[in-house]
Amino acid sequence: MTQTRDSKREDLRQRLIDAAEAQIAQKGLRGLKARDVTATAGCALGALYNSVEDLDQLVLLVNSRTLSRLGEALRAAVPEDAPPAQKMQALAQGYVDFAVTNTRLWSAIFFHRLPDGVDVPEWHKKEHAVLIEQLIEPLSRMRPDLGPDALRLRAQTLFASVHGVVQLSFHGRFVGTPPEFLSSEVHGLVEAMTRGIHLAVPAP
Amino acid sequence: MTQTRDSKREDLRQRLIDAAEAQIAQKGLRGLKARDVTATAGCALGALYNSVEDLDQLVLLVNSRTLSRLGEALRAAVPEDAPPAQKMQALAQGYVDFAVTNTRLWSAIFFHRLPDGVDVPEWHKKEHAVLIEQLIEPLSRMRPDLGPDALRLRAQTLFASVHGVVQLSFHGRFVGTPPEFLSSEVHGLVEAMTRGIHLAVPAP
DNA sequence: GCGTTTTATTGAACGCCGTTCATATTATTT
DNA sequence: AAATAATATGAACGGCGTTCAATAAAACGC
Repeated sequence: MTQTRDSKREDLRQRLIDAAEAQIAQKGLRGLKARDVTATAGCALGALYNSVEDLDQLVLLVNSRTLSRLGEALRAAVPEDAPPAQKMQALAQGYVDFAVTNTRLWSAIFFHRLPDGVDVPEWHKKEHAVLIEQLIEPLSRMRPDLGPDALRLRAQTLFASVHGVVQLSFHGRFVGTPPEFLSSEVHGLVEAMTRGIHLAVPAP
Repeated sequence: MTQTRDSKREDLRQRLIDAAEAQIAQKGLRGLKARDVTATAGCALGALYNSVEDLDQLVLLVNSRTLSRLGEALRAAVPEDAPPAQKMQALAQGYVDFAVTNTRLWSAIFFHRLPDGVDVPEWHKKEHAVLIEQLIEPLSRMRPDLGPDALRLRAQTLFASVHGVVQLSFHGRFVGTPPEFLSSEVHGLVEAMTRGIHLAVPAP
């Protein structure tokens, strides 16, 4: 039975990710401790390092899962057969909603930093594509003139601007949209961006 | 001579901030260590806690200084007697430039988190006003209809969107404007926002 | 099945870190 | 100059991430 070992290993790995996720959701990134995680996962302290390279990688795995859930949420948020501008608004609103209801896990995606010099593995970088994937289609309908690269660039900028507003609303200090205005400000931003996007010409 | 003691105290405090600033600028927030800081500041480990509450407050003091420098940079960036749209672009570009040339210190402002539950002291929150101060005047000329509150809200959103693009360009993973497009994308964003800003109506 | 080898688990131990504290040193006041 | 107040010191503490020698379990060859 060569199944037992592999499945047990995967089992523990999942329990560790579960535990880390719960810890982050409850106490934030700074509250993630190896001893707490292994305790709630039901294994010895050292076992963590058999399943996972280190705590940083465990955070990456949690973020991976969060991104996947965020991807689902965004796919669910965009209405089929709607005009592109409406899809854009729905996506932005979906993003806001996800951030509001999963604040700490959402924060972990953007606040976690690896030690200086170490960089994010490619497999995890790619997972961030969900942030703009749904944006491409409506954007391409608004800007049929743009090639795939330019399209991606615009989608990134559009996302980043919305993200910035949400981020500073949650974590800004003094400068940040008050929560009660977040939705409407993001709406206005997307409106301006999708209106402007027909006209804006990048400077050289 | 009641001067000696007070001035020495302030001296050490400054040396500690200097050392912490250098450390952050060189190795990032994660590389800030009490022992390194006190060593390069030329004092004993424990002395840090006579001058400063803890390492977190030291980071706040460094960020305070960085914000002050950023404020200067932004004030210097905006041309007098220029049309508001041009001032906006100059401010955005000034922000990009500051972030490019002071990446780690700039990051520290936005990436540092206090332990869960502790919140940022009011004196430091207020210092973040420099981020939008220069925005108010040109914006008010573009939107003379807006009251001070609405004006501030728009300025915040405008800043936040630009900030988001810069932030993800530096620290985004896969989703983020490539550095060579950062300036032009920010330009386009501000163009769209200042154009749209004449028209955008917040949703209820 | 049984001995052998490979793999996983364990928790004590290591080294680093932020922070504290008794002690020694220096400055100020009387 | 003595007394007092403030500061500086670095050893020590507790907590942390990570490692490792020892132990247990599983997989494999027979």
